[in-house]
Amino acid sequence: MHDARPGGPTKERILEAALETVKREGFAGASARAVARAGGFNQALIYYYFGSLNELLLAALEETSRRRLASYRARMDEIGSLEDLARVGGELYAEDLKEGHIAVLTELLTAALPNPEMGPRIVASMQPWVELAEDAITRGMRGTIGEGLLPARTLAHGLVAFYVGIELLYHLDHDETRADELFRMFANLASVAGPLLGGDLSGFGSATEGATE
Amino acid sequence: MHDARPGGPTKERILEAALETVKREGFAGASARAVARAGGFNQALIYYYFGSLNELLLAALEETSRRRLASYRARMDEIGSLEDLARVGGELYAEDLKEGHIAVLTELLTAALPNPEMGPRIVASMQPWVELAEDAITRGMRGTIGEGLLPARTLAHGLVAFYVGIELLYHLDHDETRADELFRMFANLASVAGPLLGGDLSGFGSATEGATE
Amino acid sequence: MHDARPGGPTKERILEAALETVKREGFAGASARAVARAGGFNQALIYYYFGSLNELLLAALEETSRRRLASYRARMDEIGSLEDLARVGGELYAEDLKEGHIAVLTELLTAALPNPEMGPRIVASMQPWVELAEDAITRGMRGTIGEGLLPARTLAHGLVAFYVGIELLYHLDHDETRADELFRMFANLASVAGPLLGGDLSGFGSATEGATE
Amino acid sequence: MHDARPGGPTKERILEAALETVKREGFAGASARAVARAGGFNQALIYYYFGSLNELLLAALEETSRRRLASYRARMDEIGSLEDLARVGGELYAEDLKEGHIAVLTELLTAALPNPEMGPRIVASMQPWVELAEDAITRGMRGTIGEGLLPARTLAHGLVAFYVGIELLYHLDHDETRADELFRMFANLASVAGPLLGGDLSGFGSATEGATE
DNA sequence: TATGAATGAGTTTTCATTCAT
DNA sequence: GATGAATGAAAACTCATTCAT
Repeated sequence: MHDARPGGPTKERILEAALETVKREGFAGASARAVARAGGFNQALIYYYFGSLNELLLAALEETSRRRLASYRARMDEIGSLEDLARVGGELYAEDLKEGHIAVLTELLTAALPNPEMGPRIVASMQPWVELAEDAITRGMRGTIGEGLLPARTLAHGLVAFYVGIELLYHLDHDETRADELFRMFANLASVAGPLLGGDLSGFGSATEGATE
Repeated sequence: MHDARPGGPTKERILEAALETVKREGFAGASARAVARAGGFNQALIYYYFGSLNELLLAALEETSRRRLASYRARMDEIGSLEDLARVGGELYAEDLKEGHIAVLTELLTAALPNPEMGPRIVASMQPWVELAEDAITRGMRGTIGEGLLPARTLAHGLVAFYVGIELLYHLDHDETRADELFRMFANLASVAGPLLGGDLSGFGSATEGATE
Repeated sequence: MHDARPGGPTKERILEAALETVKREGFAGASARAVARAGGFNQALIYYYFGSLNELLLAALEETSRRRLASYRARMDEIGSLEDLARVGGELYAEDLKEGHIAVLTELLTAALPNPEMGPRIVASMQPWVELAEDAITRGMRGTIGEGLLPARTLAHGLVAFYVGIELLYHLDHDETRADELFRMFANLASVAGPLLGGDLSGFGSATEGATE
Repeated sequence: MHDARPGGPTKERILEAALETVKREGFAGASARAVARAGGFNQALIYYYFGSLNELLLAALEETSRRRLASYRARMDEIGSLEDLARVGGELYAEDLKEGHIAVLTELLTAALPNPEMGPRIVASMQPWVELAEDAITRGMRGTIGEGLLPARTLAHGLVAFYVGIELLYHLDHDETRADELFRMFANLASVAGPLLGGDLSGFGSATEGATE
């Protein structure tokens, strides 16, 4: 079987199959055999192209991350207030969920816990997300009293953690209503707090002393 | 091994060994053999007492959960304001981290993702945590404008998710400073927002319409 | 299959099967699968009893070595002259050959060359052979001028090396006649030189100066 | 890789890489991939030029053998006595060792044991060595009583076997001192026995009756 | 000539689990 | 209650080899 099958050059087919398998079976189920079966190719090809299964899985994470980042960045310009932040955040979350991107992320993330060599690699691949979140938060806080007072980078870490956490928890029983509730609550909160925080609250002082040192 | 070793009856020794092993080697490393080695007993005992390895691991999760809940409950009465909530939350997180309870929780949680039968069991074992968080939030919001307006249960879900998320993320590279920063930021935020929110803000309307339906 | 099959307790059956397989297929052919097939047991038993395939193969070497040493020691008393030494040496070699002991030894020996952790272990298992050879040589030289002049330990090393070498070479084409010729030549040489060397040759001086320093 | 790299036409580069790899990694490590990596060419070239990996390895043995034979033959004229024989033998051994020729020989030799089709080929490639040894022995014994009485061909077989044996054994623990000791002992022995054996010992009779029939 | 891609069969090892005692 | 023995299935990975270009 030396001809390219539908789906493009082999390396991409392998990546695709890995993504598929992680989504469907989880990291633990993404054995070389399972990935090869999903993609209809020989196990050994994984090693030919990626050297090891871990390397393939990492590449798959980077690939899915890359794709999603594009969608996210495309919507950054919409964010001009806390309400926008909450709304766009919720919509992107819903989109991620449907397409399984967060599932892959979470799977790889959790798989990396006991694996000392994967950990740093995965953290590195999360970096763009933290930066994006920081950008989004900065935009959302622009003109509010939070601007300059709350450290956007720290909030970004918290936001990413929160995303990962809800994904992890609320997929265990396949009940998305709670994540929904959370995002709607934030939206409502933002619609209330946003205008309020726009006013002059200079008496506040910094809410971050100690957090940024 | 016919005599009871120090540490009590066998079933507890097995539980203890399982906990130890998950903490040290992670879920993936918690094979029947590894647990048996850690506890100095025969592999087959696991099946005699727990039926399967999964069942033992689940029982271990419940056990560690039970123990931690006690510590948490003991500190509920301290919470009377948002500041208290932030402070106590941070302290308990630090404690959990040190003793490895969160590690076990996260390990089991993540391991459950691909395992369709473990998922609901684990979610169920998280229920007491959500309730505790709800209690804590209710206490923390008492007397603020959030009381009655923000749904404590939904916030509790968010809080638990957030806990799990930061544990997951910031242990990957063994860098706890970011979790630290987050908790300190919240503490500062609470010390600023708390008093402010105590005032009369009845014009707000409900921030949760839509979230509770 | 929990009952003991004919052939005794399992550990010995595994050892026996390993020996058999190395003899028949060589070290490279002695895969876990092949050994298990030869013995009619499950591959995993090898790991249950020996931890690793290498460990089993090493144990097999020690076992065959142990057995042969017994036969060799039993014949040491026959050696009282160089003729005896040559004769007994040749006879034992023939016996070894027939029973495949040398084959196993050589196989393991050669397999150890590229394997840095097996090397020293195998060398250690050869030690008794060197000692035995030294004993034999000492006996054979007793009363000749070689006694005290030629270092028995060095000669023993040479003798063992020689044994291994002829085994290695003359089994490649399954032609034993040359080994035969060699042993007969030594026997004849000894029958001629033995009596001669028994006489007074004190004018010789030491043949070993430089070799023993 | 379309251009010829330094080192000549491809076939020789492959041979060189094979030699290198066997020296460094042993026969078991000399996979097609390893050889190709060592030489910086494509695996498939091995099959293009040599048909199979075995065939390449055999060719490599013949090549190294050919090169060494030249060095050996160049020193044959030095041998006029038993002392010369011992001395030159020791020197050439040391040289072989340093350049890794014996390592390759031994590796291939041992690898051939279980391989029924390689065996005879390797034995054949050893033939020139036996002949050379025979020549050396004949020269060394010239004028001694051994001449005509001891079968040079049989001794040559023994000598080659001995060479191989010491290489095999004393490289396992990377201790060359024992091989050294042996060669020095022979040198000393020859310096003593040589002159003695030069005298008239016609009363000896043949030491080889039985060995040559 | 030379290559990148591809494959099927193989490797060692570990797993959860069962069972007779 | 408890144990040592045993097993089938699966894991990750490597191999020699082939083939279209």
